[in-house]
Amino acid sequence: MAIDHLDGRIIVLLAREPRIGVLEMSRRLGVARGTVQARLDRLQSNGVIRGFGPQVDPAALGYPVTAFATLQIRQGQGPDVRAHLATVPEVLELLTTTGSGDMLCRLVARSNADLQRVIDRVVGFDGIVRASTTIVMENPVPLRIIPLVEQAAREAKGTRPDPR
Amino acid sequence: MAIDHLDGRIIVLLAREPRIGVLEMSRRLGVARGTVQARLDRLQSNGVIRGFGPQVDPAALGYPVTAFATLQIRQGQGPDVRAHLATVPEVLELLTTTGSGDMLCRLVARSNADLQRVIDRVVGFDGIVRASTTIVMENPVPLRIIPLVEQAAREAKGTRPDPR
DNA sequence: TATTCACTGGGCAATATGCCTAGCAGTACG
DNA sequence: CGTACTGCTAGGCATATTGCCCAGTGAATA
Repeated sequence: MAIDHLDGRIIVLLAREPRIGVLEMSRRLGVARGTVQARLDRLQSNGVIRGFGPQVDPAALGYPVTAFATLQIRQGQGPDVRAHLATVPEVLELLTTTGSGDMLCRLVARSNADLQRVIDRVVGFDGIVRASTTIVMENPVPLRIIPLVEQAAREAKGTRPDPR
Repeated sequence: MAIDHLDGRIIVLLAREPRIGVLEMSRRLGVARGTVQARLDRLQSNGVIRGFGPQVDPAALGYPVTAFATLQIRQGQGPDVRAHLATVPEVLELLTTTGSGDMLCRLVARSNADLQRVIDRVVGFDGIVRASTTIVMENPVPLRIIPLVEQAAREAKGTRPDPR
């Protein structure tokens, strides 16, 4: 659950050079290959590292418009709405939230005009009472994890702060 | 920019079994190794595939609470606010948006109580006028890309729909 | 028709992997 | 105090994969 400093360095190294092998990692980190191997196995079975899936850019795929939709759901329709939204490819993520909305939905579309089509498809479902949409203009901080990993590793107890 | 059917199959295969090698992929897809290699290179230089960074679960790192903060920024303070937020490890993502808020900010924290600390740090900056926060409860559809890739590949012109 | 392009199928040396052993230090526990 | 136990190091070894090369083929294009 908690990661130590070496774990942190492994994750950061992996984030910076994803195609690196275990052997090369062990060289860079100055530890034995078996150690890196064991750490990686542990991090994965821990669930800290969920996987190494390719990070696909929707914009490069022809979907340059990103938006967030806040949905209000009719009582008890939650599960149905989830199932509905899961069938829409343009729905990249769905979260249930506190506050005035009930769900937050990350969307992409081919254009602003196409976004209308996507939203129509999203809200064209009985359980959805109301939807309000916000278009994303810029992404000054793209989804990142390294700073958090570094902080988590720094806070690890009993680990020297990167001797090399 | 546009991907064809084989590209789609490569991405999907890679998403399902990230540790798979090029050779094994070529076997599964029934094409020559060099073809897969060339497609992968092209997808990466295209920017369709940004990378293969490890997908780290913040919850497993000790940050099980996710929240979204909508920020209102004082005129002209945008760049400063961005720089400020970039220094906060708990800020996983920052987007500028249309609508009543100016920025949307994805946060994680160690607990609901800890979220207060994070928010204080986030809004403890001069350019931020107001912040409203929504806590994420569930994540029925985790960030995904496969359905979109499949749709993009399906819409590709002149490609047979997966003969095998 | 000639050219270009993507793909095939193969060959090669260099490298990495998975799996193993053995030794060693630190730590927890009886 | 002695005894596991754990995590790390260091190395060996067979197998698999990689990166890089080539020549040939078919289809689209100039």
